[in-house]
Amino acid sequence: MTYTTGAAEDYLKTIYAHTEWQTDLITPSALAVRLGVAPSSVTEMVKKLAASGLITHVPYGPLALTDAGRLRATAVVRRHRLIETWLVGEMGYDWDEVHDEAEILEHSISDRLLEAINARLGFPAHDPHGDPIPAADGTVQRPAALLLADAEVSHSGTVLRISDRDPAVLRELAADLIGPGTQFTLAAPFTIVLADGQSRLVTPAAARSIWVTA
Amino acid sequence: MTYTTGAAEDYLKTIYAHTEWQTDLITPSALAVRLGVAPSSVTEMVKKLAASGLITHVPYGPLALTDAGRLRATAVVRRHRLIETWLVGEMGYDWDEVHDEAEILEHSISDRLLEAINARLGFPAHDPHGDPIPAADGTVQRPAALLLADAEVSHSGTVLRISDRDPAVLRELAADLIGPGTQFTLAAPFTIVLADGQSRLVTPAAARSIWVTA
DNA sequence: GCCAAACTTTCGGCAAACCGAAACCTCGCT
DNA sequence: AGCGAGGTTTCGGTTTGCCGAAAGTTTGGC
Ligand SMILES: [Fe+2]
Ligand SMILES: [Fe+2]
Ligand SMILES: [Fe+2]
Ligand SMILES: [Fe+2]
Repeated sequence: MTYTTGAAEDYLKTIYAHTEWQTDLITPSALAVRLGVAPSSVTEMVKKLAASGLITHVPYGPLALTDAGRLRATAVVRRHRLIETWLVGEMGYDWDEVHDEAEILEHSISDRLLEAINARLGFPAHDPHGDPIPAADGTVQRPAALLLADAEVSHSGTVLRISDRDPAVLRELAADLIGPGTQFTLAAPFTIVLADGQSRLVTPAAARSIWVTA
Repeated sequence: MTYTTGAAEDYLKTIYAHTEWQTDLITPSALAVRLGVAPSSVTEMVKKLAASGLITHVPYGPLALTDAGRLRATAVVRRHRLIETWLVGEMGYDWDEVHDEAEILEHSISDRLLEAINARLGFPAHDPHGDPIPAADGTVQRPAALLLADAEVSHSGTVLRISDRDPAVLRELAADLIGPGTQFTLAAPFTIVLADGQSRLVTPAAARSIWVTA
């Protein structure tokens, strides 16, 4: 019924994350890859999550969160992002260093401590990578976004978020002073011009990590 | 070899805690009671801890930490007490509210985050209950102490620590403005006179939670 | 010195997560 | 329609940590 182990939270969070910036549903094998787990482990957990009413699943089909599952998932994402924001804002971490610590703490911090952190930070709307922090009721403020790699040449916009999956990309972009809020024009593939006229070459990996206004 | 699950940490910590303010060794059954676990579970974990060289144990005998075990235990205690100090010092918790949260976080915080917290707090030597915070090398500064319940009438001294086992006792003492550092004279059993001349009646439960200078 | 109470260990079992190998579907392509 | 590749599930097995019941050990009191 109230099935909320750390493992289950990770499955829910990952299912949620997959649909946050794209629309297709995640498959069991993709989930296995993302979680670094064998496909058979996914099958097993999927059965438990479905039995608890947190996801829907037809055999051999993809996975989808129920309303209850989405609420549970956004709660975990909320914890994760508030913790990341706190680590950068108060504890002297750089934005490429926070993900792993948050990955662990998100499962052990109490609601009370989380809200104390939230209040100290002034109720931030975004984490250091530009990801929206879900509200306690599960609501998420998410602007229309486009992967930089998919943007057309001459596209102008603002950087909305940068995936924190690859710390090397984050360090590279920090060195180039590119982050959420950076305004740019795509001059040529992988070449952006910033507001101050400086141009920057972004690596393909970075272009696949940067989401910009549509 | 490097056996460090959260469960094992709790066993080590509890074995350590038992000898921190008294000298006798803990028995398996006492450990079971403290951990809220069946005696057979203790036997099992004890075998693993002994096999890992963290405790010594002769069958049917009491338990003792090895040097390696004590180092592991003090590391956990250090985490626990720094977290408690942080929750009170920065996050708006009262001293009767921190123990349970610390009990969980002590197993998931990284060394790096712990040291960041430590630095923010100014490297405190004691937690909110007056318990000494072990150094990173396992060293503990521990003054000679005496349970208030065991002190003789007319004994004068300073409150050193108050066990955080019973939150009700902590709230009661906070209301009476008694805490680590409070100077007193034991006027009669369960009756102490404070430095300002006011006298206080402490409950038997409190007298068994308060440790004072010898 | 013996014996029963009290404590400790052994034993079989359970639940959560994980795995690999083997069986099983699906779907696209011919 | 048929077939096979690739994705999914089933199955048996592992580890960690827990349990209760039963068996074994220690020890204090008579
Ligand atoms: Fe993250
Ligand atoms: Fe993030
Ligand atoms: Fe505590
Ligand atoms: Fe404490």
